Amino acid sequence: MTYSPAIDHLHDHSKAQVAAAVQHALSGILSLAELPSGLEIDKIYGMLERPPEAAMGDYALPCFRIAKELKRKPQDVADELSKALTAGGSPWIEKIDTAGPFMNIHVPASALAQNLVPAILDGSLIERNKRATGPRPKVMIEYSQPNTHKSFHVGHMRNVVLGDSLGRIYKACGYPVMMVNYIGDEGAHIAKCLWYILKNNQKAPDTQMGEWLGRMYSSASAALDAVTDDDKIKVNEELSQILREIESKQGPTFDLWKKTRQWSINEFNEIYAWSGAHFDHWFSESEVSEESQEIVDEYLEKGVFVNSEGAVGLDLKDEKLGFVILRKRDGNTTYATKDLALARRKFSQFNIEKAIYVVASEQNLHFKQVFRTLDKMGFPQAKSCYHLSYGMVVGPDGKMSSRAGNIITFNELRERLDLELAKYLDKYRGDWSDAEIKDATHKLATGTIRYGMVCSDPVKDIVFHLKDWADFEGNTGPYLMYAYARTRSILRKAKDSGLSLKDANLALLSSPEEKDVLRYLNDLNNVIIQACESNKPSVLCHHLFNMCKANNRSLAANPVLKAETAPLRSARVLLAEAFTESLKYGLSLLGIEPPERM
RNA sequence: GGACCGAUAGUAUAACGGAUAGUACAGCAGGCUUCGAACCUGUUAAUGGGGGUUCGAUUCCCUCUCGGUCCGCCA
Repeated sequence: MTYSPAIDHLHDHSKAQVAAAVQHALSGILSLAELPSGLEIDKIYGMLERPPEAAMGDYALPCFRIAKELKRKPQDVADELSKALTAGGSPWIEKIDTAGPFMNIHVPASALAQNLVPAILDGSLIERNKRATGPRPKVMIEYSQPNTHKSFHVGHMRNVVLGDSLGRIYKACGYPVMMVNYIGDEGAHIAKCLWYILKNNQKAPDTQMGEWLGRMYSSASAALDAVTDDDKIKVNEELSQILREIESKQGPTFDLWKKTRQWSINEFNEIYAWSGAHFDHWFSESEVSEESQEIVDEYLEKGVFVNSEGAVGLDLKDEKLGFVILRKRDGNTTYATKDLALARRKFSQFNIEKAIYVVASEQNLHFKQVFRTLDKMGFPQAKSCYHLSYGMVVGPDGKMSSRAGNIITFNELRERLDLELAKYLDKYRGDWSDAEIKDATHKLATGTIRYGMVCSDPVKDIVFHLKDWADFEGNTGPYLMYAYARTRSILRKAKDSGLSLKDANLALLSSPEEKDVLRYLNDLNNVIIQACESNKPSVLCHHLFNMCKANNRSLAANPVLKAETAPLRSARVLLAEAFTESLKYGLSLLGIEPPERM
């Protein structure tokens, strides 16, 4: 048996073919018209896994569950099924080794190559993921959420890169996605920053005003820490006065707020442009502020919220979530209240069915409270809210904080990256145009920082170590980009020599190294789905890295342009092209664009 | 005091409950008159302690230890 329409929805074509053959063999040994439940094609497909080592086979079927279903010994099932499968004569089954209860199935490299390489080159493989079956709710990914008037540092980059990559991955899996920002443009930190500027009559520079504001904020924090107890009441009154003046929406302080707020936004935009992140819409705290007051009134009246100790909130102590303050004693709403107002907008104004919040793990409790509150308020979408929590980016000397000022700012990061990468690209000066060197530097810089930021599991803290991330060896962005550039170079030579690829015989791609590459190319679609379902771009990073290792090994063992025969040479050129196309696509989902040469 | 998260070689990372715990950096030993050695090959080295569930546990449950984060008027 070969292709059957019943397996069209399974993304891994070769695995689906093997699953179909297994099912056929099973029905044969059972002599049944219908298989018992639990042995449908999808279930068998799900049972097939990769053996621990490539040499052992392409797919392994652990026979424990089937044996349980049939009430027989796993080894016996493996042996008998193996015989039936061999007799079945599927072109997708090369041979079968049984190892106790495991049935290891070898797929012929030729079948893999002939099906896979053309599907990659004409783009149809990528499309398989996009036209996936199943519900595709409208997704909103909220990320970055920087505070204005504070420094934007490397810690914030992790969020940008994580959120942006996740959006690209969701789109690749066929979801309608909306990317949004939510800036913190009101509250105590603004008052502190402006207070310091006004108090000390500070003058802004002509460039990099956003970064200057960050320094003003740090100075303000230091100055406020030094305030004596006697002066505290007076200073607090000054800060409150600034907040009131901003709230009044007129006067010199309000104008200063508006002007400085825009400086921060301009800085953010530069950063997003540099990193390749984009937003479909920007929200701000100041715009949902009034709405958050209305929400408190509305749900206080409905009896959902309660008065307590002069404040208004929601008691979630029974659920070990404490008491959520929604309106403070002074009458102002809190961060949580604004998140409620924002969520309501997401649901009603933008018809969002699944809301993802990319926010650091410090906010774990906050989002549990917000989602639970939305639920109590009666929003059914509350159940589809997801907080993608991620660990801190710590410097070699511990946590970075804009309060303390021990941070690496964005501009500093960019300079250090350029410096680090210059030692690799400077040798091309004079040889390449300055524009190409500049372009390659930018691609390498963003690729380096992006890969470093997302290659480990979001839940883990990461230590920011630029030298390691910019290394060309190991699991780094530059290594992957080099693997691309290197293979592209071979393809350029093939093209320049005017090779006709019409004589290519893909069935000749049968070396172990080439088969290994084919397997990684074959698995890419499933890995993208897995990255999407687990909300972990890191899954994709690991796969792409291993794919590059496999390709480098293959290039070392199997010469492309110096292949023994013309049909083999052409086949290897096509494989190399399939590799570069797949890698380029995979990297694009991480927001990384590799240079054509480096 | 309470809640949540984490702990895998010197360092960094991986493993739908499945086979001999995979990989990288560093280390050690090798391979270039190269389709790009920014590469490849070989090698040393790890599941924090103790229980439990299971045919089978790095994975699930309990407990202890260590580390991090958060916990009613910051955002």
